[in-house]
Amino acid sequence: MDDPTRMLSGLTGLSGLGQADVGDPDAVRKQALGQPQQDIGDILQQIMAITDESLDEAQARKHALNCHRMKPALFSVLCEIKEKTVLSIRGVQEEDPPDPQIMRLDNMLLAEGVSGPEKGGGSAAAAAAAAAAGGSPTDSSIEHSDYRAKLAQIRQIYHSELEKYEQACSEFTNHVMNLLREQSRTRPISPKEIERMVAIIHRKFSSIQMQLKQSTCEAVMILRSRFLDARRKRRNFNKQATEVLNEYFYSHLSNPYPSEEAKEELAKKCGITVSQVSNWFGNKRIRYKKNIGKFQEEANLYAVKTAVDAASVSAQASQANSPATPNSGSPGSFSLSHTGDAYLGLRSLNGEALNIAPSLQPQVCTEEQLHS
DNA sequence: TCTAATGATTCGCT
DNA sequence: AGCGAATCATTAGA
Repeated sequence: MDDPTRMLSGLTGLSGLGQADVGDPDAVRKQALGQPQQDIGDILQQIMAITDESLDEAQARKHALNCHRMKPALFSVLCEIKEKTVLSIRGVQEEDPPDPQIMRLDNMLLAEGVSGPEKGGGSAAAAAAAAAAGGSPTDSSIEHSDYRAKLAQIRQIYHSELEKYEQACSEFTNHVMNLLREQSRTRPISPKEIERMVAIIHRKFSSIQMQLKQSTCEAVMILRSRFLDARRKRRNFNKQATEVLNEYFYSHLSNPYPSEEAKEELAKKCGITVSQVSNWFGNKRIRYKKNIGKFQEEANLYAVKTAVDAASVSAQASQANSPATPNSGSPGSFSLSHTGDAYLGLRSLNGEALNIAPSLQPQVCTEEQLHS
């Protein structure tokens, strides 16, 4: 295979073939025996010598070769040999299945409304984002349009880049095809080989396409995360909500773990979600525990508030000649009395001990209690 | 602009 | 699943 002359040894005497046999390599071979060998040798010599000649000479030589009556026969035989040797090795995994990664990217771009028909693909995602973040309708509609605008921008860039890519790909492919067609006049290049080359080019180009799709997906992901990540659009709870939560927390300090029902009620009162209530209590517990001293003032403040509320309820109750009911707080307060809880050192804001009936005092628990 | 406060998320544990 | 703990990201105030 290293030596082209040896490879072609069976083709000697091609010049003796008639035009009718030209298309049939087997017929060529059958008739080859006994024909003068120097004809093919001459042709090969001429081919080899082309590179050493000047452009004009080569051009003339090329033309002469192209016009040679044996050219089509030689061409087809050489193509066949090439097909059986080089290309059969190269083209083993020719039939490549669709790249799974490209398929994944395609699916994602389609789902996000970047590729495919332009409709509410992105708006659905935006709505989901708004819903997940629990934003108000006004907020979500503003962010909704913002999201859509940004997605449309990504879509536009994607399509224009894709167009550029396709144009470049087809231009390059055409260029290579023309080149190979042109070269096929002087060296054995079959249409099949040109096809293969086109496939190779497309494979190479598809990696560029993948990059484009990947970066588009990343852009969409970043955009989505901006709208989905509630941390980015955090709003402090309003004063009344914080007050309600704090009242509950400090009046249940010995066990600041609201039941599911209590959470629902708090959520309703504060105009927030149950999970927000859970978050708030989670944060509050840990932050209180970490620095009880810092929260002491706040604890006392709410203790007073709670006690005053309880006292007024109690007074109303006794005025109505009925016993005070535990856990029947006024609107906006929870579980005002905690029978059996120990008094753990309630102080006023300026540090003085408050004179509040133990049954009405909310508990300020120690770190150990919070742990238990 | 810096910093403390705060709501949300994540992770490991029970 | 619920919790504590650590952390992130944003807000609000100095």
